[in-house]
Amino acid sequence: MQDGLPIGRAAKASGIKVPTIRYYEQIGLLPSVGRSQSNRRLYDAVDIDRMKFIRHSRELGFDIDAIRTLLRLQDDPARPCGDADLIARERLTEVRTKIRNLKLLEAELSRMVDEGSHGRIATCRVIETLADHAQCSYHGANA
Amino acid sequence: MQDGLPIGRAAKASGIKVPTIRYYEQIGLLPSVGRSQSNRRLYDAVDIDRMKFIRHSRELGFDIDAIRTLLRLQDDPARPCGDADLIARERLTEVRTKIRNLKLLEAELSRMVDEGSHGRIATCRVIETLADHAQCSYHGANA
DNA sequence: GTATAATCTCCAAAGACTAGAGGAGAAAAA
DNA sequence: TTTTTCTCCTCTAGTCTTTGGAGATTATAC
Repeated sequence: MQDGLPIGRAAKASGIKVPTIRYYEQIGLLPSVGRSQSNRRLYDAVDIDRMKFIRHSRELGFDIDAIRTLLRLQDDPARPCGDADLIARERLTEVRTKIRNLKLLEAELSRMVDEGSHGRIATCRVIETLADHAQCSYHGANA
Repeated sequence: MQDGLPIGRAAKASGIKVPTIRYYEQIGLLPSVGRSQSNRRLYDAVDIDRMKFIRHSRELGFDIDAIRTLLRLQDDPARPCGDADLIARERLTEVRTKIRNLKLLEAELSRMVDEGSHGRIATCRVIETLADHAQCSYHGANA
């Protein structure tokens, strides 16, 4: 271990699993780092930071493309912040829409559960619950 | 077009793409509807509602199996004792977990967005926040 | 100095689509 | 009516983001 962490340590340090790190390298989200004499990948602190950035972004539900953009922005500190901001704002809107819809669904399900505790679930209106009120998030992004 | 929408119209009405509708039929998430004389699928309003529900549910992060159970609830709420109730309970737990996670996520995203709009990437809150998980309130699973 | 753990590459699967080939019926324009 | 342009059909195969082996090699631990 002359100069950097091998992949397992990097995985532990970043919270990204070993095969996923290799996958991210393959799709160019992580760089092809240098290898040891015995061909093991060696990661330095900057690489680990990048991994953490990616993992955190993924946890927040950004898709790979958005992360690619965010990373590019990060690499260029002179650029204005607007793009990054916009990406985050869009994500926030998505999240809020989801919360709204989930609350509707929660209300319906908990009504059913209450009825069920008295031994009689008569109706289920889950479909109506999420029926379109033109308030639904347009681009069906996930996560 | 004697009795119902053909698949393209159904796709437009529901927000699910044509091939995806066929896929859902194939995996039994949508019923095999009747056909026209020229063998086209014809969908009625109930089918469309079901599609919309599926789309919303997918957007909310439910997997196909969960949606299946939700739809079964809808189709037969008063099924043999406790069964429907159990399903409703399970889904309810899932929904509440999602809401909890999304609220944490929302908190962090809105903090990001509120704090950093003016300036360069070098001082961008969004990027900074993503880069530094340690100061983050959200340490959990997604969806 | 061997046992165990970690790494390598390559391949496959899982879940949920998505795209393309090849062909036929239907609606609109000429 | 004819021609063009859709939309639809089935079927197969590929994508995306991970995750999990298999088999071989290397590092570390006792």
